[in-house]
Amino acid sequence: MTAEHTATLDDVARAAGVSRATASRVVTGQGPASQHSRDRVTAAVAALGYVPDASARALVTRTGTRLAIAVIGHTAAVLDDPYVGRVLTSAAHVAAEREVGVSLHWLPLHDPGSLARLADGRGLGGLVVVNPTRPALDTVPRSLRGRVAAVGVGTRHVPSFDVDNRSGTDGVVRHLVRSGRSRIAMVTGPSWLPCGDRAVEAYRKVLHDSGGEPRVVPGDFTAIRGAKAAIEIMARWPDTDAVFALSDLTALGVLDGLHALGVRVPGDVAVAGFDDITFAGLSRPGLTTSTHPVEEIAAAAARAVLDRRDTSGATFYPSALVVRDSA
Amino acid sequence: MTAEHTATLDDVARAAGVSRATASRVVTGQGPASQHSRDRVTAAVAALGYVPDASARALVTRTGTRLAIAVIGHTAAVLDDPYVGRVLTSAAHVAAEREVGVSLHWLPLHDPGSLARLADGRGLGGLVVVNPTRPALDTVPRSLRGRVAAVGVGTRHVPSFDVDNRSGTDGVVRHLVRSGRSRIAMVTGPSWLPCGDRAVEAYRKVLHDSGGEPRVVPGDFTAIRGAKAAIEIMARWPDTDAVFALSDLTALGVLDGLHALGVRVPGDVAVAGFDDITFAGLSRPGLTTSTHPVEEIAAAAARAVLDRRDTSGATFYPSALVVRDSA
DNA sequence: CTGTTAGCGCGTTCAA
DNA sequence: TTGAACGCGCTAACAG
Repeated sequence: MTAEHTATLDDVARAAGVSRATASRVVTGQGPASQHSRDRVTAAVAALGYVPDASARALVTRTGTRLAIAVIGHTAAVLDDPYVGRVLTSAAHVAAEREVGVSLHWLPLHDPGSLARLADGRGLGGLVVVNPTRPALDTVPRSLRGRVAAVGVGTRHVPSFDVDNRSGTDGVVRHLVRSGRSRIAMVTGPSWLPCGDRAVEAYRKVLHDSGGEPRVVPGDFTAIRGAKAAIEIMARWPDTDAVFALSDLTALGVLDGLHALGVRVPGDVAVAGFDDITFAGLSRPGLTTSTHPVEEIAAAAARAVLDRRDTSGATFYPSALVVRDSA
Repeated sequence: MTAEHTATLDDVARAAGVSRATASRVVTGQGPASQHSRDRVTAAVAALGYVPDASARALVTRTGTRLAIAVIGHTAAVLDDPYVGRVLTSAAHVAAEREVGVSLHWLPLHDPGSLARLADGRGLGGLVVVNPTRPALDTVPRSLRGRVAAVGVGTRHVPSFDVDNRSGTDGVVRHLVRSGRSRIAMVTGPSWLPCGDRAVEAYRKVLHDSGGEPRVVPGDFTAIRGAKAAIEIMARWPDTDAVFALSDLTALGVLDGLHALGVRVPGDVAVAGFDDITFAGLSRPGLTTSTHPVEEIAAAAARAVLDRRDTSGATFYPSALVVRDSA
């Protein structure tokens, strides 16, 4: 009770009347232990408020004390995306509860070795890959199995935590159709990013069902690209009456591009985004978009890795339409 | 050269022909060492690409392997501020180079014990306090001396890394005056935040010099507050022709509030912000603001803590006017 | 100025 | 099922 000095495993063992080895087995959950000692140890842990020392544990298990967040992209600029900021913030929060830290890394898209190098580095407790490609995930070494999660697509060995792009897109595009739009263009994400595929499919399906023609333009999640895409779209299909961008940042760029063209929003063209970033509510007109529990997704991925949960397979999180002024 | 397994201090010592203790002294920079062995060890470090194992070091120095970023504020919502995201991102990057992670913490403004509790926790390699108050900084235990830095005001024991609010404000307000505005209102930061004081002083000085009357309204760095502040300002001083907000988010809120009032920007009222967040260039009209090297500041603070540099005193970073459409 | 010795807190053999 | 002993990589104390 006289906490004073943070309790060590020795203290727990002594209080429980067992050896340190036994206490260790109970605490880690690895190895055998009788029900009796199990009870005594857990009681002692609770009484002393014991928390394993992450450094000591890492030293012996060669397992590291930090959670790496790796973002795949063309340039290091991907790290500046507000989406990454939200993921990082949330993961850092989860990590803090377990006395571990997070670090942030950029993985060049065309450098297949970078993930393996990162994974080989010491001090790595776990790895969360943001916007991965499947080939990239296949390069994570076996030694990291069970300590990797993806925010985006996963593989058989890497559990995935992602937003339900399909139903999210469906909701937005249907909203556009409902409000009388029929010539709807879409600005996608980067072509190499597999998790955008389901969104494009959903978009095509809604358009097909409502008798519209797909008008797809590639994007890269940046605002600059959105402005350019808007100009391309209006040049190629001048009768376009709505633009859906798979990223709010891009949608804001579309707003900019249309404004430069003298096109009124939503009067002439409706614009919708995807993500519901903070600024979506602050633009003029306010951006209609779909909101995602990004923080929740990131937290789940971080927990899966940190707690070594066997969460294989994919977990999808719902995306909900947010109607503002732009569509 | 056969790197294969990451180099250990033993490897370095062997390669340099000295004992491990000597190698340790050179690497850490603590304790005496002859020039000769110093050279040989540094050469060996470079040749082997040696990076100290953070866990092992932390275990013996009882110093932890993570860098905590603590943000002081009224509610946990301060963690969502994009400014915090930028600080965290940059710090995480610096930390990654040293194989340590960062964690993110909210320090309730009116809970004086929270900083001490955080600092007492194990596993803490260093602490960067964002937007601190001096009384709060005085609660960091002595044991952390030399491993704490502030992004904002500092104290005698805590080095400070901050933007030069004074000259930044001076630049923005002078720009407003130059462009013909004279009835300039200011929305400040939270009243408890000392680093805003210099900005208010600078604002008052410019107004005094140019024969204007100060019109100061308290803010809290949020957009919502900005919208309300705009309405308050126009009600109290209807002839106001410019508003300067000490935060871009707030300035964007001001834009919103003025728009709701039917006031044209910059026609009737000019609006300027502070920070130059990503969205400053995406709002309509584009926000005139002052840009800060937030990433650089955060990186310097993180490095000071991680490298145990004796950077006492305050380091100020320049703030530069960015003229867009709103002023 | 240098090398030797002794742990830091923990997981993991190996015998019992 | 348990406990004793060992070592992870490193810094700190002490002798030389």
